[in-house]
Amino acid sequence: MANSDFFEKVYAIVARIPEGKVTSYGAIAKAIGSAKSSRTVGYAMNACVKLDRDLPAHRVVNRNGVLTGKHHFPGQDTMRKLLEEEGLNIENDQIKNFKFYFWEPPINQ
DNA sequence: GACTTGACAATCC
DNA sequence: AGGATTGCCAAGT
Repeated sequence: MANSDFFEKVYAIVARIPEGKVTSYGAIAKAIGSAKSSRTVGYAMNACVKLDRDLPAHRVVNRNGVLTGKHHFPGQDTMRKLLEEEGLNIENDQIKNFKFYFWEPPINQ
């Protein structure tokens, strides 16, 4: 408990997101065990940037597949660019075929 | 130390 | 169908 277990779990899952795949805050929260703490997941992402973590936060979007947090990246189009580089198609800040690219985090960890 | 905010999501009118 | 409310957890004010 040096750091909140919540954050650690979030980071552990985000770090395991395969390249070219995406997941949602809610899915991560659910995998952790607190499906309703999706807000905190987002907060963890914001914190992860400040902590200089090497997490693919750009692979985490809201449940609609919308790049809600793109504004938090260094450059408003950084998130979209990163995702496109991984083979995803973004339209109007929303991931196309989101369902197809969706990656379900490991529930038991 | 209490209140507000925040990269969300599910539920209730 | 869509706006409003609640839940959850951490950090900032």
